[in-house]
Amino acid sequence: MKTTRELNKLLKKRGIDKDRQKELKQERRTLKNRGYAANCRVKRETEEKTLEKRNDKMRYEMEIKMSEIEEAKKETEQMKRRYCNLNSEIEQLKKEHELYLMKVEEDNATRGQERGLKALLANRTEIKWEKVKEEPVSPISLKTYSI
Amino acid sequence: MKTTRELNKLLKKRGIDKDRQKELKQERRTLKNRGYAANCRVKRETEEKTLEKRNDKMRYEMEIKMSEIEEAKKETEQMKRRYCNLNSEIEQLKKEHELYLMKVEEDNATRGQERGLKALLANRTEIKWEKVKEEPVSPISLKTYSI
DNA sequence: ATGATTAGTCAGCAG
DNA sequence: CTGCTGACTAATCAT
Repeated sequence: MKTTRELNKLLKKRGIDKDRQKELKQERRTLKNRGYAANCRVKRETEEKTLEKRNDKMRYEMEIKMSEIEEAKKETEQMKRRYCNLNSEIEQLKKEHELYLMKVEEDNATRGQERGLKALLANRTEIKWEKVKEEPVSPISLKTYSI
Repeated sequence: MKTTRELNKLLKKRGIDKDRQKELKQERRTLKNRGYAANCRVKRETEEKTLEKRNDKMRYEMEIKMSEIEEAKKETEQMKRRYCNLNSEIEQLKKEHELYLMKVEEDNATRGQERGLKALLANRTEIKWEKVKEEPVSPISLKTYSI
């Protein structure tokens, strides 16, 4: 009996200790869980904010890209205008050259008469020009042969 | 005594009813809260997904913008090349015109001699050309006056 | 009172 | 076991 009672006592004590240990253990676990939960929420919020920031950044870069496109297109338009102007200029030059050619042609036609004269003189072998004297007022001698 | 007991009974019954009512009320509230919480979570997740989708969409559009910029720049480069080519052409035309002018000038210089001859003939008042006859082979008469 | 949100608790999974 | 996360509950805020 005595031993049994003492045994029971010991067992009871151990049980109590076990309960205490479990209780403490659980309490610690709970406490840690509290922290884990808080951490988890903080993490979630952080990620959300990160995502939003990334979004804003993208929107900002998007605007930059838009203006870049605008700029590039503007430059292209400018180049096109300059190209057209140059094209007009080239057309103008070609026309001028053409006109010049026609004018020269005309002159040549006019000069054709002179050339006729020259030819005439050249063919008239019976006519000869000769320098007779070196004097300031030199007489010109023409010898005429009848055909 | 009887009335008191019955009264107590009634009061007790009412108390129980009150507890029940409160209990039921709380239970309903709890149930509703459960739904609210679930709804809240769903809402949060939905927003997160929405944000992410928006992000992906932006990234996609960004790539499109990039290619647009690339295209615009390429077009500008092409225009620049064409512009340069046209510029070369115009330079070439100018040079050719210049060369042509020089050639014409040269011709004129050569022709200067003829012009000299013409002037000579023009100034020599003592020389006169006259058509003497209408016959096919007409003799040319030159009258010479000595100064 | 109703609905939303926050923080704490537990269950359950993953490493 | 430790740490994380989903779901439930109570407390609190806001309408």
